Amino acid sequence: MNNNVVAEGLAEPKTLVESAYRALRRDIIEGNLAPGEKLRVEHLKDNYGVGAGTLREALSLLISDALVVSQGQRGFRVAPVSLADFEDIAQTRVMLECEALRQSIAMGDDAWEADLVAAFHRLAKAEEKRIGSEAREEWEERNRIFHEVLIAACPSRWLKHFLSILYFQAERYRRLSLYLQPIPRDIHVEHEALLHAAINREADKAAAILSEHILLTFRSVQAIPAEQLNAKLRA
Amino acid sequence: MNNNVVAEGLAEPKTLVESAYRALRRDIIEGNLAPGEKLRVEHLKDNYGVGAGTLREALSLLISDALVVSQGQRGFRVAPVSLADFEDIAQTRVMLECEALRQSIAMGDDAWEADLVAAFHRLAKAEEKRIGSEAREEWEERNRIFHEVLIAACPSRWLKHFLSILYFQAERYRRLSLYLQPIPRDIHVEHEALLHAAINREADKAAAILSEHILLTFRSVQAIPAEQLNAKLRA
DNA sequence: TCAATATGTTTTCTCGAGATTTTTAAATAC
DNA sequence: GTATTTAAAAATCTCGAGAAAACATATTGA
Repeated sequence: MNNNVVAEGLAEPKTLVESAYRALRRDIIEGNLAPGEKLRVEHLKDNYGVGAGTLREALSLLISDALVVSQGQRGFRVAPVSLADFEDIAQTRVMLECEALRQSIAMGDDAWEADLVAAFHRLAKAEEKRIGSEAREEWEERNRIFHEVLIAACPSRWLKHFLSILYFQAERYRRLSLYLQPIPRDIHVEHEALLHAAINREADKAAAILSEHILLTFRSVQAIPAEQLNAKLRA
Repeated sequence: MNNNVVAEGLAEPKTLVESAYRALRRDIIEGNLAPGEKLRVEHLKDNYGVGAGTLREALSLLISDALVVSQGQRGFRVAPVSLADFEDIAQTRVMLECEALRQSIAMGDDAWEADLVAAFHRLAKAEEKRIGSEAREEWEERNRIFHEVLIAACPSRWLKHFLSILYFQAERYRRLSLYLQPIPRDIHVEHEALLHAAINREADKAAAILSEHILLTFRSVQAIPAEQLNAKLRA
């Protein structure tokens, strides 16, 4: 159970393995390395500026996150994607994240509320200037942290661990289909409603909003015509 | 999302990395490598008969299962244990495994029922001759498979993936406290009740039994006097 | 034309040695 | 006697080359 992801964002990587791990993870989530693509060690080690053994180790770590799959004696591949898989991710996330949110609302203290308001504010600021890839990265980061702080007061380390895996998985799908969203939605309003329900300790309401919030993301991808989606997935 | 564990039991490892991975996992779960113990690559590579890089890779894979933790530039350690952690594992497992069981009961077909009866029968056979470490290993294997088959008809791959991680974690705690069980229980009866409730499609009843089944294991460990437990954990 | 075999190429897997960093221990200063 | 500094020792991290396996291509036979 490795990463407090909030902290990870700040701490610099101390080994080449970790640098390569992060760079690879970023490239997979952003889609620069396409789903199902073969990851040839001899080729990649030059791109990432590390030795073969180091790169293999980074790839092994990515198996934890289910972003890379390996098959004995046949090397590594980027984890494949499918609509069925994304549906599974969304449903499992709804189940775990709603439960974690309920616990967090039940246990959260004043400091938690303050963190939550702060995280929401930073997210809202990033939402204003949503143009350019740099601003986009900033929004992604702050969105992740907002969701993380929401459940931060949940005492179960395992729930939070599994949720951090699922979050990155979902982010990958979301990015793959980003500029194709056919379902109009105001994410800012959704986040705001979530914030207020949480602060007011309305657990049922908060869970319902969060559930819809997650499922809407899946339906957005589901609504994309198959051909368009496949083209994007292969790019 | 790597392992169909049922299949893994049969398939031979095709690489040295995988051999070392399995040997290490076994030694950690069985307690031959104590919780918190430092895992020195230079020392272990001889024990497991592989090179340093190969062993590092195997250790990286074990991070997926949260059986090993690493800290940049400070090497690998066996994941530490605590009563609080085991409680978290048990509670999270109850939540996920009951849901998976409900789905499995709702979706399971005749073939699933047949697999379940067969798995129970093999487990019962192993329960009879429960003396000797070899028979014990057999029972452990068949117990794991019984639990796996119970939820096999659940369609969520992610739920099953997380549960397989939690199962190994729980097994480790269970073994650490094996010969100290102060709470008397008839595990055979518990399994039998679980089997019948599942076959009869009584989801609520099955979930209740499973929940008790898992929590009893935690309470067994919890009831062990602290000094005795600590001595065992350090061994 | 198709299947099966044989050959050559690519890629993965594996190892041991060298460069950094951490840890341990001793020595010095206060 | 305690704390800081210095030096030696140990361990981690990293790399590139060699062995084994998988893959692609060409050849042979029906």
